[in-house]
Amino acid sequence: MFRSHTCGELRLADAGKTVTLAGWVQRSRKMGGMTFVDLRDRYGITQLVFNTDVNAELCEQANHLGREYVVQATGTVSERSSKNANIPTGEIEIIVSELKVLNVAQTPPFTIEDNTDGGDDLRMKYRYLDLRRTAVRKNLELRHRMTMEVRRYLDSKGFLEVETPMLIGSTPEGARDFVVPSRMNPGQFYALPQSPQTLKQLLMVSGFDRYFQIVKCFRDEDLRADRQPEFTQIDCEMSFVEQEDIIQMFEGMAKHLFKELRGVELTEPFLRMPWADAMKYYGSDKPDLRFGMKFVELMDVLKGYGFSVFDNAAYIGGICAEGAAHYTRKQLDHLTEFVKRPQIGAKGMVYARVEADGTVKSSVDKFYSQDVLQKMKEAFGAKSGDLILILSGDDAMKTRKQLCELRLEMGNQLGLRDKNKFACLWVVDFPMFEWSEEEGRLMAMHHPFTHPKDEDIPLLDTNPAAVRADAYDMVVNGVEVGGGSIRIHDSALQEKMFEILGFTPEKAQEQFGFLMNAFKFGAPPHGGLAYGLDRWVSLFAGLDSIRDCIAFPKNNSGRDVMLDAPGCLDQKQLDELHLKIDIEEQL
RNA sequence: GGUGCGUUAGUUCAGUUGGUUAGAAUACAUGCCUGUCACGCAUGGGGUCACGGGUUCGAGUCCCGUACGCACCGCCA
Repeated sequence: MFRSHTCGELRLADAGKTVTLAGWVQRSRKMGGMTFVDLRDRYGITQLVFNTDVNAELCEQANHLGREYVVQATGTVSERSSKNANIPTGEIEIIVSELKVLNVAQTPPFTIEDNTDGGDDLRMKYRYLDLRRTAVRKNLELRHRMTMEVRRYLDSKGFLEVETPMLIGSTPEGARDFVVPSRMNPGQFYALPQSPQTLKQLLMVSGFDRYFQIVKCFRDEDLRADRQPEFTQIDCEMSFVEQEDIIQMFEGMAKHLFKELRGVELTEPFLRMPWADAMKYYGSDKPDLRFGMKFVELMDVLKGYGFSVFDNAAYIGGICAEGAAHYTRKQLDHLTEFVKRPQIGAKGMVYARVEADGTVKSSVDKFYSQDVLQKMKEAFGAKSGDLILILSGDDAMKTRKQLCELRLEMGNQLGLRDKNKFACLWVVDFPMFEWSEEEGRLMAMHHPFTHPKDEDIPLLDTNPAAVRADAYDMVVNGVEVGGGSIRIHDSALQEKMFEILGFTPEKAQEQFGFLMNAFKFGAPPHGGLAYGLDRWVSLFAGLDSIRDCIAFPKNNSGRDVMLDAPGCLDQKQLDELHLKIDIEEQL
């Protein structure tokens, strides 16, 4: 027997017991005749005590334990003479009678502590050491609890977990695929799924009317703090449902997760916001509704008074930051610089303070009378002490996106984006298509299997850009945590969709023939949703990056710095796969 | 593909106007210390200032390029 207890479970009530613990040496403190060793495992820390008066040889042995040595200690649980209220085992210690070093350890390159001295890069290179730290371990524990709760909820609703293949065919529409060469089919490639989308639809054709899978998805696109090339989806699909059924089911799941994992009871139905409103009032399809500052359009109020910037603008809009009139000239200049950064691209910013007496003092006073400024104040519903910030531009959508950045920045500066506060909503009625400059054609905004809104189907022939879809995203605190749609289950409509997307009938048949054929054999109406597991965990754990809840994540360049992957293949492997490398140098 | 910031001791960082032997904290090693728990005290070892080029009498410091890291834009059906 290696151990009788873990390092986190002994309490004062256990005093007098003889126990054996095993774990890693967190730290040791030599006090002359006494030595204290903090022994750590994933359950906690227990203090071991050695005393020269009791056993000089053992104490000498303890003095030579290095950090992260793996040791086994047997001894008696004893009440401490000076207790440590900071740890659960702080009332007891182990008076050690036997000590065995199970393995020695090199000094780790960074300290294995909550506030480690290690930088991100180093921690990723030695991720197996980083994972010993409580902070990172807790994130993986939360992740585990979340998948358990997801399975519990969906199982209780009759969902069946079905695995779908990782080696499938490439579909150039959408994100770039990771591809895998096939040795047995020379010159041919599998692709890793961007999502099990078509496979779960086929499962609906098969009659598995409630399916789910907690599944890895792969997208060969550039990374971000919230985007990894492989990530995990909670992928779900249902048959014989309308949009409302799916929203109810998965809003229920979201509430279940909030309750079980955060102790947050959400009783009200989540807000629903049409995509067009989200764009108009927040400049984003994933607005952060933890705070207000809804956009107000001012074209009618501020045009025609000789201020050429506004007179010539197609769009003038602003936000009202409650109680921010104390902003100094310097702070406002910083905000102006912020919106003028190339990544945001505004030309300038107009501001106005509502003074204590109710008058409005703006940066464009010479163009506007107090009467007009009061009308503007009313448009915002602003009151004394508020600060109004206004952007304008030729392109309404572009200006709204700039205003969105400004709004989020103000939310940050005013401390309105509290990580312990949650604002959930459904964004609904997404457009079916968006125009791609790069491709010179319409692209599916969600994906090509999305069902258009019934009332918009006639527009497919006349004005496809105006067609809305039965597609919905769940947004929490400005993060898209999931999304889905009602799918097309009619092969003729699916063919039409591919036609609008610029597929020739032959190409559509070649790439998605299996799906359209399946639809001819009795496909039920169906739809579904996928939640991003990594993002949910990050949201609940208050993390800045999904990397922190992934055991072995990739870095910004898509590399695993611990495994040093990806790497080159040797010539034998390349030959076997009939691959030739077409670059000058290989390192 | 692009923008910004960064790269100095094992680690996290400081390093002034370009000027003598590149510092701190921490970690590590050794010694002292019998109730510590971020123990304390003392001593010590530890540097290709990312790499390549340039400017200069002289470069950690200024310039150019490259590599790597982080954040972001594009991209992510």
